[in-house]
Amino acid sequence: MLYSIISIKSIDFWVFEMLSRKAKYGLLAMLALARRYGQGPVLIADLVTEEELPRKFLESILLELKKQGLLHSRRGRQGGYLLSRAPHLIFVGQIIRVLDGPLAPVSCVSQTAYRPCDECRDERRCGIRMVMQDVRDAMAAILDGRSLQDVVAMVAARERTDPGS
Amino acid sequence: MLYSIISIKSIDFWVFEMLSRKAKYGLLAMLALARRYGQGPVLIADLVTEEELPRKFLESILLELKKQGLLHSRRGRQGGYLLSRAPHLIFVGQIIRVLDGPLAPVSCVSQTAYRPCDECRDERRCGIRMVMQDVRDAMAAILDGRSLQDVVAMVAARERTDPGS
DNA sequence: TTAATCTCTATAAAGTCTATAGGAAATAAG
DNA sequence: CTTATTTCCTATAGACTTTATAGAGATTAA
Repeated sequence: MLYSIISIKSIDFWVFEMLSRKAKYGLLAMLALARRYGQGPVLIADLVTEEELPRKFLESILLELKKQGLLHSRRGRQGGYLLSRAPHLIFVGQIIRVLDGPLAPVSCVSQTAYRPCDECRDERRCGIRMVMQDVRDAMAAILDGRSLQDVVAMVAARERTDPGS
Repeated sequence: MLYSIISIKSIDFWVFEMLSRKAKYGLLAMLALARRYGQGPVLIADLVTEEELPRKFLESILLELKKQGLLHSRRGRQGGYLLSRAPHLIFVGQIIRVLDGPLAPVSCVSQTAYRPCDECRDERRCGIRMVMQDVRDAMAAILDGRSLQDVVAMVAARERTDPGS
């Protein structure tokens, strides 16, 4: 859970972000790699320039994605990063799970990292859990149903229907 | 974003919680008040005992819910808290928004607290945003579609179909 | 007047997020 | 086999959030 107070014209309000910067940067990089899939390794330096991301932070993010099997890499000259498989086989949900953890709003409804809540005394009769189970399932359906290829295609379609600035 | 490392049998893994303890405590208290709706004010002390919540923390939570119009209170003897309207008119999403902020996974898709992302250069062509818009809508549909009465009824139904310990 | 309650302000420990620094290891080219 | 390139690894740090607790103030009913 990440909060920040933004002050505009002396009005303070909360801004909530479920998705961390880490996950956003990771997704931006993965999408850039998806657009270049089949064209050989891409340098971190190029990703940093194109997507305007903090270099050192991105390095650690890509490393994590590599360790979890979503990326391959090569060191030295002609090195760089590439997707470990075709863009239609990598899903947004997989990337977010690697970088931000399980998709579940509470651990007791997680498929990938189940753990009972501390507060809960009778899980089967917990109303909060019943609602959050539905939320998790809905989120997972969307995030595990959108591949990098899908997202790239969505952006391309938008560009066609809404060109100009 | 709230993480904790849990160690069980020497295996460390991440546990992700989208819903803060604050929101959980608040929901538990609101559900308890929903079950007692129409029976006069309920003491903080009783909520603390029944739901096993930290008293001082709960005090500040209830105060916040009151200031946002979801609760009424009375001080002094015969005092306590009550729902400001009937349980079928208070929704889980309203409670979470008060305690944890907007439901949106990223601020640029929030209905109640829209703000462009720092990272985003062209919002209309942001693939992440397109996916997260769907996530927000799905979450909001669920959380704004479940009233306290609904949740209480779900738990009661579960109790009937699955009695015993 | 007193006891019971909610209300308010301040504070603090622990933990997370967002990076950055500096160098080690691997690879390709010449 | 040397050099330039590039990823990989470890350590560290500031800012911020979360989760509370303490202590006293304000209000109400009996």
